[in-house]
Amino acid sequence: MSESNVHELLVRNPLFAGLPQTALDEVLLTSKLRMIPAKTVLYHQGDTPNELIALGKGIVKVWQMRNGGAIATIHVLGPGDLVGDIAVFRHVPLPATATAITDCILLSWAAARTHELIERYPTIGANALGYVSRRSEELAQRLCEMATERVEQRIARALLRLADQIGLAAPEGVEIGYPLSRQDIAEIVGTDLYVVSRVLHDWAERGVIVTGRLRVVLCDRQRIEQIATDGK
Amino acid sequence: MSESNVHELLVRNPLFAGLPQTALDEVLLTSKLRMIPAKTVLYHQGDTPNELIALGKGIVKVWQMRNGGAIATIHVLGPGDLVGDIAVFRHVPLPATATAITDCILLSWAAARTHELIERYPTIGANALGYVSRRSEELAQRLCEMATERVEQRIARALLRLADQIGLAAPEGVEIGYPLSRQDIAEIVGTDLYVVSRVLHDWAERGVIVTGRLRVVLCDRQRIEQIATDGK
DNA sequence: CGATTGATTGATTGAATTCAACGTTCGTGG
DNA sequence: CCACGAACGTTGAATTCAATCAATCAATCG
Repeated sequence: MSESNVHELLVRNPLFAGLPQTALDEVLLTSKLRMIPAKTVLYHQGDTPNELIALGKGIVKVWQMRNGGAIATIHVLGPGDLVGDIAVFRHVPLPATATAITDCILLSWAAARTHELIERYPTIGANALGYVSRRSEELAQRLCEMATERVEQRIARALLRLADQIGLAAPEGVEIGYPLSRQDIAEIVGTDLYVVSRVLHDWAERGVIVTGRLRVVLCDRQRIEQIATDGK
Repeated sequence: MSESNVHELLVRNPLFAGLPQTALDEVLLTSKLRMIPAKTVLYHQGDTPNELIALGKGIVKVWQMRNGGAIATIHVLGPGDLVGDIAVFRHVPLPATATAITDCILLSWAAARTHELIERYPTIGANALGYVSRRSEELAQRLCEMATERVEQRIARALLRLADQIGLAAPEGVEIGYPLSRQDIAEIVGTDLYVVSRVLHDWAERGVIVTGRLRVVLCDRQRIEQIATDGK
């Protein structure tokens, strides 16, 4: 990957918005670039956070293995997102495991370097605050949904979020841009693959979505939004 | 309230840790102090955030009224916590409503002033980043619990969190330090008051807690922790 | 072409919600 | 000071939604 492309990734990252060129250069100099194949584990739950990672390309899943063996997916991250940010900012062990879903391009900075950069360039700190705040609000929103809504409704919301975040234009509508199984969806909304299978099958019959192996395409977005908000 | 007591509230707030005296003085000068009675609404969901509030004393509940009329409690905040922080930092409308549960003492800064302070004193920005990160991690944790655990388990976790945060020493054990109904607990863990009633009654019979009208005292913390983690 | 992974579908079970009724505590105003 | 209403709490029964179990089918990949 060429120097200019790396630079491209950098300026696109919300963390570095509004930075002067000199600062960007310094940020770039202290960064580490790497590419990893799908299924690579970026870090494990409990690890000490030694770097802040900015996702340049690809999809990363952040998840927890729970006591009874169940898995809960906390985040599905795409290009521009930060990985391990909370733990780096808090100086505490990583609360979850991060796995690459697709091949990824990562930019990273050592934890100590991250704090130095924030100190030297308050703009980065302000951007980080905005970014963490945005994710925090999303978590609060999902918590409320989990507390008050039925499974079908939560599946609708999950698919809408994924579509907005990493959706691709497809002939039939908007396609989720990575291989997504029933199990994956179940781990996002807090249910099991059987319920997801039944719901998707039902929607497919009614023409709301098109679905195949590891694939979901939203056709009738209106309808899905209605299910997400009304639950009907 | 005397000048020195206000100063006391300020230095205790995690947002202003590590600030030099001159900075603290400026922060103090631009702050507004007010006391509000229980049941006061600090702001409504959808309002424009015009101030950052630091809770000096009292309990504030942050909640959302959901579509079907159900209520979801997002946060129960105590002394030292920030209220409306996310919306101020993000420059977006307040995503939830904040209500004083007890009489409260508040310190606040106009939103614009808040941003100025962060800009002038990067330490405040760093503290804010740490604070928001901590809350974000707690939300992620609760999301996972909501996705994978049973109601009884979630009630146990909720009570443990409340005890740690605003618990008071009582003869029988640790008492939740504000009037807490079955309905309140239900809105925190995402269930209804009937289930909560049955669970608490069961625990009381087994001597794990003592409970009365608007009152919960944790007696056997070990046991509750076991229920929280094992679910058994 | 077998083996593996993902998806479907029916049957069963169980947890939690909902509905209904009643008991208790507390505050307030007659 | 008592009576009453309002808010809180309990409890049983019925119902529903979702989790679990089991079996089969389909697609993908070495």
